[in-house]
Amino acid sequence: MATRTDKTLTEQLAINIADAVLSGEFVSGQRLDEQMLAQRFNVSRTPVREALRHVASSGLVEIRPRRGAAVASIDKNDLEMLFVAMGELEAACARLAALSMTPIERRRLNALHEKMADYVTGDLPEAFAESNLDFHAQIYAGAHNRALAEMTAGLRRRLAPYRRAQFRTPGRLPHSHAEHGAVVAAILAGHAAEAHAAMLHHMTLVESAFEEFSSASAA
Amino acid sequence: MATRTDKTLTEQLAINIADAVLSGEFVSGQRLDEQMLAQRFNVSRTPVREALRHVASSGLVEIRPRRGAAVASIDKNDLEMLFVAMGELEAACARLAALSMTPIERRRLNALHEKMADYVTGDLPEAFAESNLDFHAQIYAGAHNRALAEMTAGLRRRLAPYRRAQFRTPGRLPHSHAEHGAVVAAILAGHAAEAHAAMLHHMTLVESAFEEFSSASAA
DNA sequence: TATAGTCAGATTGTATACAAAAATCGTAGA
DNA sequence: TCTACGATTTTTGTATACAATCTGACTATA
Repeated sequence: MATRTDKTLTEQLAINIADAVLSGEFVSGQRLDEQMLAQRFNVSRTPVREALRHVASSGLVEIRPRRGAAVASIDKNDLEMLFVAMGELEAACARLAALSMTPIERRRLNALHEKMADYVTGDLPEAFAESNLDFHAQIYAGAHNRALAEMTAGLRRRLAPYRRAQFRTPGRLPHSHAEHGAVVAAILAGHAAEAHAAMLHHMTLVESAFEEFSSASAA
Repeated sequence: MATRTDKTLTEQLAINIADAVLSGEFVSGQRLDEQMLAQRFNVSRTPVREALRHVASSGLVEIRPRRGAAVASIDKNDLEMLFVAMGELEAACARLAALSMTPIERRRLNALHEKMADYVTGDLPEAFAESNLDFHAQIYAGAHNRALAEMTAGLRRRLAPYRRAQFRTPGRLPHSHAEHGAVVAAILAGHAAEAHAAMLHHMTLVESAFEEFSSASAA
């Protein structure tokens, strides 16, 4: 979804609504009244409706005909399903990246990976988390497949709220970095199957790390 | 996309427009004037706009702000990209199917595969093509991951027009069936990595079969 | 008391009207 | 003849009005 400079209210609204959902301001299951949203953003119902449908296409909200929109209520099964799907997509990106990355892209990925080693030794989870986004984004881009990259990035954005505390788990930082190392090594060597397996392994561990954590937050 | 019985004009329109694009009635690059569509379907512009945005979310049409909608023009690079992405998604589904299919699902898949053998010996490409849809659909379902299954099925639908003549290529039928056999064997045995590799192999061959064919149809 | 039916209020779906931007066409000038 | 500018026309974006459906409460009846 090439988010260019759209000045249209619909696009702005879609972003605002998605943000409100992702930030937790609109909680899971909450009904999204069109009039309420229109009033809140000082626009008419028309762009609100279009924005809601746009956000719905990413799965963040659900629209039932003649019954209105609501923030998609994700139960534990759905969440696990999405994590699994994301693991597969990330692994596919890593596989393609191993096949398609240019030498420059490979070098940049390796450089980022080495920089992140410092964040591990310095125990800087925030910096690591930020660079982690870059790390995965570089792999999406390196797959040289816009369709796949967009799907993967979209899923990651959608799951972001459930991963906030990911690197807070004690000892997770060095583990993550080691798993990244395996992915990087396979990609640099151009070993597609290994890159796939390594990324899948990494994402599976991320998922289980989440699950240990998720007894706190209900859906 | 749970297509329930929506009587809303928007939903009907979205289906009609998508069909018109997929059937080739609306050709690649053609502008889709809102008024024109509204007149054609005897509705107002409002449901047309919503339907267009819905169809756009599947990639069939492109909407540029303040410049209207047009049938997505897919060049050769885009098409190859989509085929690659679909291969990866199919492979992911096969991988998960190997891990998650129930005994009943495995038996049904095997039964279908054996039935398709008859279509090969009988040289019935139409019957094979029809069952081929089932074959892949069963694998999507067997992955037990709705998110992934929907993405894959969506991509397949979108690429369907470019695969029409797939099984017309002489000698393609037995090849396809043999590749299917490798996939089925891996899934039945629960060998995830093999299922992944076999499906990837299959889809890559499908893609190249298409490429041999595609010198005729321009984008 | 529980249940079914009906009616009022609220909310979504669709149509139309108006505003703003873009595309088109013609004309003037070099 | 070609280019550049400007007005007209067309098309999209947004607001509002109206129609259809759903929700929920109240009442009547078993």
